[in-house]
Amino acid sequence: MTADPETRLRADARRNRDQILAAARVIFAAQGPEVPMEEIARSAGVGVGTLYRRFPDRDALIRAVAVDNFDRVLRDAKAAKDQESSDWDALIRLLHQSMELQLSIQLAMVSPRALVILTSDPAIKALRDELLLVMEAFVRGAQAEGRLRADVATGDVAILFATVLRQMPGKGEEVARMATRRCIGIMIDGLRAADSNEPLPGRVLTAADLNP
Amino acid sequence: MTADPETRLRADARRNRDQILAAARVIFAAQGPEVPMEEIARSAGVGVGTLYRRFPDRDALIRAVAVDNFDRVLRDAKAAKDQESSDWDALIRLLHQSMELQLSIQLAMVSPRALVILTSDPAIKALRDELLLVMEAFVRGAQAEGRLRADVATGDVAILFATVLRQMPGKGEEVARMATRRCIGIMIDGLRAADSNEPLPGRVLTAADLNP
Amino acid sequence: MTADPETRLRADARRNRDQILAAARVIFAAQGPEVPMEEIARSAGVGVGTLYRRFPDRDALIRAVAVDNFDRVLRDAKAAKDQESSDWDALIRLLHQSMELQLSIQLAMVSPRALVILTSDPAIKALRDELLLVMEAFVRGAQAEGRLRADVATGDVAILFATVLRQMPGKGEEVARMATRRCIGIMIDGLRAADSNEPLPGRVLTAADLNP
Amino acid sequence: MTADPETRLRADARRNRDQILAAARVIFAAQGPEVPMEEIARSAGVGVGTLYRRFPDRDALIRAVAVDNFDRVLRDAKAAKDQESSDWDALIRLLHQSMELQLSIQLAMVSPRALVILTSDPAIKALRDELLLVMEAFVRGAQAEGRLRADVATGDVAILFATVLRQMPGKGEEVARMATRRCIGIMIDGLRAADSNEPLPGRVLTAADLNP
DNA sequence: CATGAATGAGAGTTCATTCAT
DNA sequence: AATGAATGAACTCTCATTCAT
Repeated sequence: MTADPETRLRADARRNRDQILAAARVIFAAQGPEVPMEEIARSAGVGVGTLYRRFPDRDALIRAVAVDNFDRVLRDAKAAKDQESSDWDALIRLLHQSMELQLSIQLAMVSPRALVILTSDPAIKALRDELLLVMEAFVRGAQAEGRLRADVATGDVAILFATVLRQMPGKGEEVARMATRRCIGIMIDGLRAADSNEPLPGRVLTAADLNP
Repeated sequence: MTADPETRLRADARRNRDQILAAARVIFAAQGPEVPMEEIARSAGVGVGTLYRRFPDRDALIRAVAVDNFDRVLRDAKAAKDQESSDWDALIRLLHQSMELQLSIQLAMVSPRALVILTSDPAIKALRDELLLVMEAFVRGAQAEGRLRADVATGDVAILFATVLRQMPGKGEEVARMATRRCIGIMIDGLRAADSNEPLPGRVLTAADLNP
Repeated sequence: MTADPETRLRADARRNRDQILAAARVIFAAQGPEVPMEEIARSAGVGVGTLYRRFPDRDALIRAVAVDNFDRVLRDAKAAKDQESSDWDALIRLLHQSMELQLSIQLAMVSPRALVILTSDPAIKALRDELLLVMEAFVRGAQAEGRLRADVATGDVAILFATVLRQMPGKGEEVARMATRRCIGIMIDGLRAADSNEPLPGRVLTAADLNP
Repeated sequence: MTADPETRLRADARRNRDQILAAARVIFAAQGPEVPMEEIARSAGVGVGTLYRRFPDRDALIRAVAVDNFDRVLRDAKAAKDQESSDWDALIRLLHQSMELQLSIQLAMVSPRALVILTSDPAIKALRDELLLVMEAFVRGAQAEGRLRADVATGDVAILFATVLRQMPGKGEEVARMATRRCIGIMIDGLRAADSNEPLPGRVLTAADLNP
């Protein structure tokens, strides 16, 4: 009754795998996905060989980090749905709360290379689609509640989301954190249904527009 | 009484320099600042030797591209100031109009490496400070006009600006372009002084907060 | 009064040893002696650890395969001696019959590395010397019978033997097999005492010339 | 009016290319085609980078050595045809004379890897086919002359040729050289039309049988 | 001056061998 | 005793930079 292959790993192997993933998450977030494999290994406290035994090449590692991240975000999204009383509130909570979870995947997406890797992986595509479905529900619901402006769709929100969550490199830790929170705040005010809003240019962007 | 060094270049050398810069701008925008020097040279139609004669190393090239870009943005900012009737309008125009000019420098900034290079160059720092001064005037003026929300400062606006102008990699050309315009639209509505706005978290970010 | 170490092995250990040897023989024959140890282990159905417990390093494994092979050839040579009515016939039979037995050792000898290993191992040297002695008897006898040309000695025959038994890589299985048999046939006709033979160049090569 | 790309190389580049090829020929012959690239470069008196600039990877180098070798053999074959008075003599001369030229290509062919590389290269295939054509003429002619046994065809001769020219690794330089010459001598006697010959087993092997 | 060849340090990856489970 | 995980040295290949032509 053993499920996914990860379960079959010996205890120590499992631990190493997790350490590598954690190290990669942090390092990718800080320096992008092109850092020397050796550095990731060292920071995970293992030899390169071990890293390569777990992840046959850099692409595999990037994919694994991405999957891990999508999992987390998805968990958050479901929690938001369950615990918030309105779709608008769930959307906002997701934006605010996922900030840190998203951090590394956002950075991973900054590299053209990573982009190619991720978009060509069916497992990741599936996770992404699942997330988009959840968001779509939030968007529709929040619009029905009259709180989200009507001239946007899931694609718009997702892009805004992705854009803002992309951390500014450099700057002190504290300023960076605050800047992100404030940007999100401004953006939320921009998303709010309000008489003062100008009509947006072009056409509504849907989830389908996010596919390459 | 020799003018700046660029002026002293022979016509063909000058042409080479410009071609290299143009090629680098395009390639940096498309693939980030880590592309092989040889590729840049080839795309500029010169040999690597020539590239290195003009720019002693990669950092020098990145700096030159950045300077070139800041120049353009600054020119735009001044035009906006001269031609628009209010500071709010100038700010909005700058946001919309600089979109394309900013494109390459934004991408250059995506690389942690480029960041370090740029922030440590006094010439670029000077250009950046000059730009911030202009923006500061816009921000103050627009708040005085009652059009820009009062709980933001130049730092907030600059960061938002930088965040949104960072292009989404992948996606079709058309969607990318539209997405950016719509994000800017939403952001502008978020920046607008309005009763519906929630107070922003943390403290106001000033131009000073942008220094590392 | 313990017999040789192999006898002391537990039944399962013994089985493992044999499987490894068999697998190595096949793989060395097919791909040369540089294949990853892991691949040999896998093909033998054991873990690498087990392989290394039995054979401390690659050289030991190569040596063991070689010993195993010399044993077989020697057995064949003795059978030929016992069962054939003349030395010439015994020699020919050995050439024809050993073809397949020799196959893997010949391939093993293709690698300069294997060569060094084998020639420096006293046990293998002993087996080889024993084989050369048997061949020497065949050669002398066949010459006394007037069937083997007189201007060759054991060294010549052994080298010819080794040369021809070295399988052509590539080619279909069937062609390869036939090519070897036909080459052997031509060689045998060349070895035959005949008036049409040209005198061979240089000097006769003896068994002693085979030592490095 | 510049012909092949090699002609376009700058004088120094050309010299380096030749040195690399010469070094590779010697080293491949002595140690097989798996030696570290660095060793080849060192032995050619250049840096690895230079080696890689000329030959993008090991396969390309192996191919180049093979082409170079086929060229030489082909030249020899044509000279033999022009200068010898009979096809039988031309064949024998080719066997004897090409001994050294063939040396490295034969060794290159010993590695399964090299085999794959070479057989998949159309340029090399063309050279090989050309050589086979020349040999076919020799074989037919020598049979018409009544000097070459009638029960062989080009495939048989080529394989014999290739087999014997494959140098024995190890052994002293002098013994190796002599052994090869004597093996060739024996083989030639085996090829000679003679009443004492036994009929060969199987069927005649033609040039077509040499294709994989 | 422009060019592109040469160099060599460094990154990615593999694999022999050791060792914890 | 068997297994397969971990290690790190060795090797391949790339590319920034220098230098001969």
